[in-house]
Amino acid sequence: MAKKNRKTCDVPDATIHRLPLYLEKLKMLQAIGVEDVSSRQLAESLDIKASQLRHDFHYFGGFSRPGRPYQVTKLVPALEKIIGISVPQPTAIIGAGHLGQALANYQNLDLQGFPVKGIFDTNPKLIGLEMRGQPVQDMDDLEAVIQREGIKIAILTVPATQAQVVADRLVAAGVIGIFNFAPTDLKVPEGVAVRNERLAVGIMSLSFKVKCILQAQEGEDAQAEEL
Amino acid sequence: MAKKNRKTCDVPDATIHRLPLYLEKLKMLQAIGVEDVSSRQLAESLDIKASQLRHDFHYFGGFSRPGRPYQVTKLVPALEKIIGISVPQPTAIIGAGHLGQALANYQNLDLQGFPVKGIFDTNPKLIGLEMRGQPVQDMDDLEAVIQREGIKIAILTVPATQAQVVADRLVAAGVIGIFNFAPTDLKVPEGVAVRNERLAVGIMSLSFKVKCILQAQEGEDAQAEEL
DNA sequence: TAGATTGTTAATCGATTAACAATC
DNA sequence: TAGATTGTTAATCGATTAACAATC
Repeated sequence: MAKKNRKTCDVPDATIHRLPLYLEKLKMLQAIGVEDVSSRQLAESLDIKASQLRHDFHYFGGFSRPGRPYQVTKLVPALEKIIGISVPQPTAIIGAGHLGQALANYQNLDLQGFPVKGIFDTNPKLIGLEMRGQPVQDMDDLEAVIQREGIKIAILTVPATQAQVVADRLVAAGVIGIFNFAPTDLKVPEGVAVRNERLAVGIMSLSFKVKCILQAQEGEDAQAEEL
Repeated sequence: MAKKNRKTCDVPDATIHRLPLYLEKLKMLQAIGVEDVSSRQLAESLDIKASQLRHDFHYFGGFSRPGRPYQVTKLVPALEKIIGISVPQPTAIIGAGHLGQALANYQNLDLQGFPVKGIFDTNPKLIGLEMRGQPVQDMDDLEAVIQREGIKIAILTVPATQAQVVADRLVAAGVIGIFNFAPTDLKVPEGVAVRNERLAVGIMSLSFKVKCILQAQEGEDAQAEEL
């Protein structure tokens, strides 16, 4: 049994990150009534190789049979099960500043299987404020709500200075997945997953590429002048 | 000349994504007055291998000499130059909804070399609203401001339905780097860099790992019961 | 000198891509 | 049957890690 579990979880990160993209595209196909899709078609629309897609699916197996294309209506729930959203995952947002509000109001979060079941802040001016029907609650109630709602996933949008303290409370209350938007690294025990969303990394790597594009253009211009 | 440019730009994405992390850590060291740092120390604090750090630096070269550790005060500006933020990069935010406001109010953006020089929206209720001293401007003024301020990098926080149209306008106005928060793929011409920030990918890959952790725990429990 | 360090190349590891038998 | 498709393994490619000479 333990072996079988390992099988579906011992998957490269690169593959895991593509699963949501597969699901998104398949849902779009489903919405417009497409029934069958081949690995070639699906891969092409995602700008990847068909063999990569089949290789990814092979980690889980049994999506189709040799010779037959994938059935959209079978693949969607299969991927949802693999990702862990067959059943909606109640989610908490900690920190109701601008970013927390942006995420709380982000409708797709619900639609994609992560209903927000608690929004928390320490600021009395924010407590009570409603977002998509949810009032911002006092941080004092954090543990009670997490346990009552069975929340396993939390989105952390507090200032960097408070991130570790809040993370510790989340873990103690039973959260095992933290989506961290604070620009700081979190120390968590084994058996807790953290995903850091670093705005700075994104914009700086973009800046690097912009600089390279500009340099390339200058190079071309210089060459043109030489002629 | 063209060859030399290629040299500093033909760098793996994995390395590019680590540059901001190196810079961030080095700035922290600088702030507390540390003068020298070895690849081993720096790598350890970032939880990577020292050889990887040296290998990354080797793409650019000349940060130290064999036998001598890195000098923090030299490395910081060197990395800033490589990333392209020796000179502040004026940045625009398109879409002043919650997410746009969150980013506009995010002080670190300025501090890290990306001063916001324009915030835009079509909503009359938002136009004129001030964020960190910047008023939200009408989308009609987009092109004029981009050209006047020499903006090359834009952050896109508009609804998915409008993302492509706005991206086209940005590119036409001279933007060559788009940080896209809209959950949709953008088509841009050669010579324009796009970085997609997909909330859904982040939370779903987290969900996958949470599911695996839960399964592993169940597995352990089952085993414990068997004994 | 002895110990520590970098720059640089070689070895290892892992992810992507290609190939193809089995199947429809 | 012929053409298209998947599942699966092998080949290729690229990134990480180790090793070590040169240097301080």
